[in-house]
Order: sequence, then C-alpha cells, then structure tokens
Amino acid sequence: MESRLHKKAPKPRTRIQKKNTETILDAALEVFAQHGFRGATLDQIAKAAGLSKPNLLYYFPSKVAIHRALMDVLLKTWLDPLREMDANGDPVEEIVAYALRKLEMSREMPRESRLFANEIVQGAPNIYDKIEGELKDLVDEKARVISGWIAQSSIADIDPYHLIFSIWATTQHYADFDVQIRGILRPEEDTHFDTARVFLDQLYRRILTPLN
Amino acid sequence: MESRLHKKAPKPRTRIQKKNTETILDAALEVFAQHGFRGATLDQIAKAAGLSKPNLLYYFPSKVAIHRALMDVLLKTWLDPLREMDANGDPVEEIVAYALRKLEMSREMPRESRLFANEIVQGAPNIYDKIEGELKDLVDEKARVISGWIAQSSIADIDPYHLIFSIWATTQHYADFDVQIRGILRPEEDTHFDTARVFLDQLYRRILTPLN
DNA sequence: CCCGCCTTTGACCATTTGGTCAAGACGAGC
DNA sequence: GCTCGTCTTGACCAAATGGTCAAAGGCGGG
Repeated sequence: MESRLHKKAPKPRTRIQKKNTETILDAALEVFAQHGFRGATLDQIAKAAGLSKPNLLYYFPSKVAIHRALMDVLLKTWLDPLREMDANGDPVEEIVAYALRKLEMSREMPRESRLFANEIVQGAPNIYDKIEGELKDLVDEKARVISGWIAQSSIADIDPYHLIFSIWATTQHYADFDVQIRGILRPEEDTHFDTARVFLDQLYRRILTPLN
Repeated sequence: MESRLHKKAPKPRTRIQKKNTETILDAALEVFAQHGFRGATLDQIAKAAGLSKPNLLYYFPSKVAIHRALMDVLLKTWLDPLREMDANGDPVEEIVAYALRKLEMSREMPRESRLFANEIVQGAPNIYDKIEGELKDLVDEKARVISGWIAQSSIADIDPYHLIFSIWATTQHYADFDVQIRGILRPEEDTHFDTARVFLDQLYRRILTPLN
C-alpha cells in the first residue's frame, strides 16, 4: 500500500481536489506550451484555469512544482509510442507504424509536443536527468532491436539512432512548427496532416525497404 | 543615397556604434536563444554584452526592438541555403546539397536555429507576417521547381512541400534538440554531426532517386 | 443546526523587470 | 587644452510577478 518510496505522491483525495488539480494542469499545459516556463505567469495559468492565484498555490506549492508535475506525466505519454514498437513484429511495418503513431500524437496533442519542445530547446533544465536516464535507456534498447533487424537484412542498413531522431524530427515538426506550416500551406481544416501521413509513410517505407 | 523608404534604417554611423550594436546583438542572440523572448531579461543581455542596461537602451529603444533587429537579420541568413537551390542543377544533387547545407548551419549556427525555434514554437508572434510573406513565396517558388523535376521524372514522385518540411525538421533538429541528442549519444566532440551527414545523405538520396 | 475541516480569495509583500533621466566621462576637431 | 557632441551609467520609477496570510465561505457528518 505505502508506495511512499517514490518521490512523487500525487494523491488527490477528494473528488474536488482531483478535479482542480486536473484543471490546473490542463491550464498550465496550455500556458507553458505557448510561452515556455519563464515566459508563463501564474496569473495567466490561474485565469486559464478559472481559479484565483492563491488557489493555484493551495494545490501546488510553487510554479516550478506545477511545471514538474506536468513534465512527469508528459514524459511517460511521450515515450509510449516508442515502447509499443515490437521486436517480434514485421520490421518495416513496426517502424512505419511508430512514425505514424508519432504523427498522430502531433495532431492530437500539439500542446504536449510544444511543451516538450520548449523545454528541450531551452536546454532541458528540468528534465535532463530523465533524458540521460529512462529516455536514453529506452532509445538504446530500441536501437538494439533495429540493429538486429538490420543484421538479419530485414531492413536497409541505416544508423538506428539517426533513424529514430529523424522520426522524432519529422513528426513533431508538424506540432512544434505548426504556425509556420499553416502559414505556408494555408490548409483547410487539418488536411495537411493527411498529406503528411502519406508522405512519411512513403518516406520511411522507401528508406527501410532493403535494396537487395 | 536616401534609402529612407525602408522602414528599417540600421545605420551605425561611428565605428563605436557599429561595434556596440554588434556586441549587443550577439549577446541578445545568446540569451534569446536560450530563454525565449519573454524569458530573457535586459539585465542578462547587458551582462552578456558587458554593457550597462541603460547603455543597451541607448542603442536600441526597447527589448522588442533588439529582438526584431535580430529576427530581421536572421530570416535572411536562414533562407539563403534554400535560395541557392538551383533549378538548372542536377535535381537529386541539388536537394541533397540543400539538406547538407542546412545541417551544416545547425552545426555552425545553433543559436540562430534555436532563436528561430523559440519564436515559431511560441506562435511566431513577431514574424508571422514574414512567414506568410517572403518565406511562403520562396517555398512556393522552390516547390514549383521540385514539381518540375518530378514532372520530368528526374526525381521520385513526392510532395515537394513535405519534402522541404522534412529537410527543415531533420536538420534543425540537431541544433534545436541538441541537449537531447547529446544526452542519448554522448558524442565525443561533434562526431554525431558526421554520422548525421552520412545518414541524411543516404536518406534523401534514396527517397529522391526515381524507381523506374 | 452546528462543528470542524476543506476550499477560496482579497489584500499584501519583496523582488524582478522594462524603461527613464540627469549628470558625468570621453574623444575628435579646433 | 577647450568645446561640443557622443557615449556611459548610477539612481530611480512603475508595473508585473511569485508567493504569503489571515479571514471568510462552503460542506458533510453528528
């Protein structure tokens, strides 16, 4: 029962606590994603959450605490698509599916993507330990899987790490640089995500399929 | 002589003015790139420039003026590699060379890349007009060139816009997400840029080369 | 209906921040 | 070495910002 061994004990007891912490985190996501940590203010978050500033600080001890809570939840969500990549599946399909899953995340969760982008661009001051830790571990593991596929000639011979980086880059780009893309394509609705899906499917299929 | 028609008249008259405005812009680049516009402070910039805060404001009327001056210079530099893409050159080589040129920029000018990234991620509040303007125009023009190459079967049939986006994404990623990449690869020196060059060369060559 | 606890907030505080100002330092031409 | 315009800065200001606190509001169990 006592899982107090973990540093984080986010235990919303009452339902009102649960509701409010969620409201706050959602508002914080919105604001942090748009302005970055230093650029965001408690007043903005409070207003977005529909609560008073002292009330925010009743649920979270400080601004950084809100940000940290957000990043903790985020990193897990963020890595899930990569975790799902199955060493026993069809190699090309697994990697392509991973890329398309990430693209889908850019469409569905652009705020989370931008929050992450802000944090990394500014030097990852709050999550560098996690990058060196669980992120690196997961990537190393999956890079090994990909290397295995290459060794058995199931996919073309390419650097697994740079492959993963390119998937991150090309998919997250559609969330992080959204304004730029919309400024250039001027898409009706989100049609550019459909054309992006076709493009990325084609791209990764072509580089991965072995030449023979 | 009187080029007063242009809104911007950055005319450093004396050499000391020229030197100081340059010093300030360099310091501002450093600070804005790391903290974003709102996260950066005049004191930080002043300290980085080795000048007093009032002295900054002697050369630039305000914080936003510094940022604007920086973005003005930057956008031109940023688009140069794409401008150089020659409609009369060898299609595959032209595009691959463009990608590698952009990668080189990520290596040589990471601060500029991150400044740009910060601005776009946060919704491009200060340069949206330029995105819709000269950036879109240039991209449209080059997309037409690429479409021409596709029509004459010089390269494979892929969406020109998404191709350009993917080049931006995969190359700028090495500057913008630098900490993440270093956290994962732990490269000695900048060796990962060399492996990235090989990877991207291979990648774009393979998707562009027509199947036949 | 009342008690005690969870929740909410107006008023307040210290610090930071963008920006001003007036006075002083400096430097090039005479 | 004097003068005038350029350059530099310490002191200052008003607004914004992260955070505190005491008091009040609300709500469930007896």
